Amino acid sequence: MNEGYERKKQPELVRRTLIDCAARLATERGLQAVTVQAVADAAGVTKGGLFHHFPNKEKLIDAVLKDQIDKFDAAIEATLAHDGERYGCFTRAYVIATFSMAEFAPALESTCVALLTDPVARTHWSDWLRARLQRHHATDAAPELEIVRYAADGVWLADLQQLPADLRMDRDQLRTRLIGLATE
Amino acid sequence: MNEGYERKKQPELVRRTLIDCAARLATERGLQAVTVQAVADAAGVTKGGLFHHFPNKEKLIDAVLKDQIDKFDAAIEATLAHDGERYGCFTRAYVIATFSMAEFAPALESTCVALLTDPVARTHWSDWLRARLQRHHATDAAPELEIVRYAADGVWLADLQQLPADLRMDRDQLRTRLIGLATE
DNA sequence: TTAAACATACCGCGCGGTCGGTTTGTTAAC
DNA sequence: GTTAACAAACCGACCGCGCGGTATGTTTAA
Repeated sequence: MNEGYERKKQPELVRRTLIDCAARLATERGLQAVTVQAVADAAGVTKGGLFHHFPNKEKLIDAVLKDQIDKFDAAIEATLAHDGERYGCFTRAYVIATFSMAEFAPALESTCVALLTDPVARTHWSDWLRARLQRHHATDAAPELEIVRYAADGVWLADLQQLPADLRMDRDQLRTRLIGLATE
Repeated sequence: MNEGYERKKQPELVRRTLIDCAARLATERGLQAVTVQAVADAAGVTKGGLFHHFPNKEKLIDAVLKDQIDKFDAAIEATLAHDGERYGCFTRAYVIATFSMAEFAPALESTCVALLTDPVARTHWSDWLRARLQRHHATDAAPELEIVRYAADGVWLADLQQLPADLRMDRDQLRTRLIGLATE
């Protein structure tokens, strides 16, 4: 009847659950713990069920990585939309996105790095990185801004080490300083 | 005759070769390519021979990681020894070590991150990171210096992505700027 | 009735690891 | 100097397990 066919049950929801569970596993127990069986178990599905949604494991990993990238991109765009100033707007958005990702999705944060060891995933990752750098160059070309972006990446890297807070700079102060370095 | 017994052949050399080959494999083909068989083949030894030097794979990975950490520490100490100024000396050494590692051992550089996904290796890594941070706090406590260190980490992360140079800042200029930020 | 959305059972392969044997080098008795 | 004795260094064949993936059966919604 309807041209756009309606799905029965909720396959999209199961798909989402599988992606989230895979990301969670990669973060909490390392990439080696991300087996098809483990992901299926965590999602409350059998292995056969998982392979109904993803043709193979590689496609699942791809989906996880794409999901992470999309979230980060969305965070950047959301900030960019509310930034009136031109100079350093992308860098500021990048810094803010990095910090907000750490706050609102700490468990998912390190998934990307965990996936970096996978050659296939690494290709996709590089493609996205390249696109991001090109965009960064188009708007924020100043060397000072590039350094700020490097610092944000460093913070991101430090976050997923889960180091004790007393050994690190105050978080709000750190963010404020970085944003300040990307302003004016 | 001699109290300290002399070794026959050169087992230490084989051990070194195994570690280097494992690091090379992890860098060039990802951690998943670091199988006992592959490492043994690359080192010109059989699998049985490898297990004569390392009780299990975990100990081999541990040795690789320790080797990388030692190299980086040595680079830091070497620079520290020739730095007369007090303020920011550790940060400057950290920056220089990061850049020199990328230049002189580019193939080995990303090994550590590849190993970060391994839970066991990650523990050792965290221990070293903690010690490094404590030392950093003891000498270079200023927030400006901590940000420079974050930036160096970001550069390190960007290096192992092997992004095209035209999308990145000039390397010498970048290093000079970072060192400048850690001076005075 | 039909097809999507699963479950169940199974397979082949490659991995880490083991074990018995062989070579190589050192020591010491004679 | 010769040689027996011993241990380190290493090889090669093998094993069990867990993985990704498949083939087929079963349920559920339209």
